[in-house]
Amino acid sequence: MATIYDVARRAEVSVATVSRVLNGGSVDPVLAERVTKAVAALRYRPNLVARSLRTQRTRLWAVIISDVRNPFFTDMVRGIEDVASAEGYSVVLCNSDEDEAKEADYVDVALAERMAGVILSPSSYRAAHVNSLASAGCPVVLVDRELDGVRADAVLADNEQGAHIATKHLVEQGFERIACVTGPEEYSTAAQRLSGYRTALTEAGRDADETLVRFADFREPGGHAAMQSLLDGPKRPDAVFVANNLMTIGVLRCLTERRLSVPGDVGVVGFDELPWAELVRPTITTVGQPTYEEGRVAAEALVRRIKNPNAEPTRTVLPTHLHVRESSVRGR
Amino acid sequence: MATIYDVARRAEVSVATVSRVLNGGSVDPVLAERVTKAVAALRYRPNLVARSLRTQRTRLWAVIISDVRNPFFTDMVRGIEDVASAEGYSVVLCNSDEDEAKEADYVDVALAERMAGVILSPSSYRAAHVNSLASAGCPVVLVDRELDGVRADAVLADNEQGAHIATKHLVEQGFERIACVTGPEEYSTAAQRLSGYRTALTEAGRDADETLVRFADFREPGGHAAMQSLLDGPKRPDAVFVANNLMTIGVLRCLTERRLSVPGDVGVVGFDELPWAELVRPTITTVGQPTYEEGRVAAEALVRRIKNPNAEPTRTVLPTHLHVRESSVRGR
DNA sequence: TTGTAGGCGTTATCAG
DNA sequence: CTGATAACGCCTACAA
Repeated sequence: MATIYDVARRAEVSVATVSRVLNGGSVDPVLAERVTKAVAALRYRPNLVARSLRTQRTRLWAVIISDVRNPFFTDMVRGIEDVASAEGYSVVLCNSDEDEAKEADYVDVALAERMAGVILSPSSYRAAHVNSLASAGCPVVLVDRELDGVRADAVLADNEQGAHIATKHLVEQGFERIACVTGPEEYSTAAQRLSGYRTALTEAGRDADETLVRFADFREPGGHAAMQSLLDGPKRPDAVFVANNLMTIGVLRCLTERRLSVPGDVGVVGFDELPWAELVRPTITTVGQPTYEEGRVAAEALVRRIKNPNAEPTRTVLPTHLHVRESSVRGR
Repeated sequence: MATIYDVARRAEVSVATVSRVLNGGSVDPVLAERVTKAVAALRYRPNLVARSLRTQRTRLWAVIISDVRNPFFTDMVRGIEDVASAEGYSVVLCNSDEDEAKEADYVDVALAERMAGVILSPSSYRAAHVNSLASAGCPVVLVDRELDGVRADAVLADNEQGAHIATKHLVEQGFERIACVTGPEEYSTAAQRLSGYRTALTEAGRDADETLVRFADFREPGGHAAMQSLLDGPKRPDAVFVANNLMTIGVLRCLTERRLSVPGDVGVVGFDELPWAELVRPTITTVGQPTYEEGRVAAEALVRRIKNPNAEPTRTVLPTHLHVRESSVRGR
């Protein structure tokens, strides 16, 4: 592969001049022309590795998400990519697969490769990885989930409000025993969504009944198991609020297996949109969050953080919306 | 951030010794111990940028896929990641979004960052990008789609056979006017699947009727439009073979809108599994390909290619399987 | 086994 | 405006 020296030789100028035409310094048009020709002729591409070493910075962002197969995250990535490319960064997508060890590996790579910044949806409720990024001076933005005791920018959906409107809607539809399947207690999203559910029940003058709450893992099999446990429990629910999309799928699969009708036997409201929702029968009522927007806002926060490492961390909360569909509407 | 010199100073050894304990040269246990301690104390991480510049190679693979939101590709990525991490590589996932320009950008980044290799599912039927990788000496493996006139390793599903069994199945179910919605004519997958469809019809003693064939774009809206066009065409199909998962969704949406029943009015077989297939009613008959396996095999091919750049290119074809479900079965 | 020093390809400083 | 040259952090002959 051609180096800057090859170009310089061919254009009969110094490497400094080549570098200037490449990076926009002021140079005589005649020489510039010669350089441009030589670059084309040699198919020269600046070695970004060398450039990064010299300039002590890269144009790469690591986006570490907890599940590439969850459309929620991939939609978000689109928002990130659009901002990144507008700002001249390339996005490196890393899939931690809800696995703390994989997340740690990717954080290490981001640090070792001296990436310009990291957008992280934590697969761990512990602050260790974020702290190692922060202490190395690597700009980080948290997205989707926030972590206790971490001073970092965060972009989140209004989980509490979303869960609140979802549960209130089920109350208004006349459901009596409304259950909740949420995620691991330690995750902010799980806790906030549970909290919104409880508040809505309290406001409706009902006692929150802990036998109707299950903590699962935000994944499909977990949702399935939680629903089974609810159906086999002491108090059989007639409706359920499920705190994310994948678990909603598991819940629906369980109900199908048991030949329970939705919403006749059990009403369902899920958090997050379902992919290809229009093909699922019955259609599912969901709390939608602005996923693309979350990605965009997170990326913009990262841009600001890179420009100004010492600014006060920001916390952006985006609104959610209830999409009422068939799965939660009685008597039609 | 600490450098190797800081570690050397603290451990009271030379940088060469530090480098040796880091990379496994032979060094006195006492010194090694001191180095290890210093590394920990300083939270030293080797600068991969510097290392790459010096060694002229990186431990990064670029995986450029044409659609992050298509579960087919994300499943494949899992297979790639597993092999990569076992071999000590990190995977950089790049989403070209079926956009030739984005693909070109990512190819440029991979080249400029001097990545160790690229796995590419082309978003272009032209060989330009693969050729620029090849001529720069960057190992490439094609996956899912192959390109005319390109000498590179390729890992593919047996598209022709898959389309053949799908169409034969529809014939056997007694469908009379079997249509085909395939992808852009220039893509090998689209052409091969169309070919399998035609062969099956010929074998059944039927004339291939070109008014029953549509070339769409492998995306959902394209499938929807193609189905509309078929329904409004001169010869209304009573069954359709759809050449990928996203277009199948579009086809189903169209049929739902027109209030046509599946399989009563129109039988459907799709290529690729549908995500969360069990929630879709009716359940959809599909030709499944071993997606995880495809990723694994492609990654192994890349490993071999890196070790032996001059070997003869390989072409691996993996079998497909027909999963018969409700959408194609008449009279039950 | 250990240390010294050169160079990977760039950019940036400093004279000219 | 241009060119020579010194870093950036690391690895690896080569010499000790």
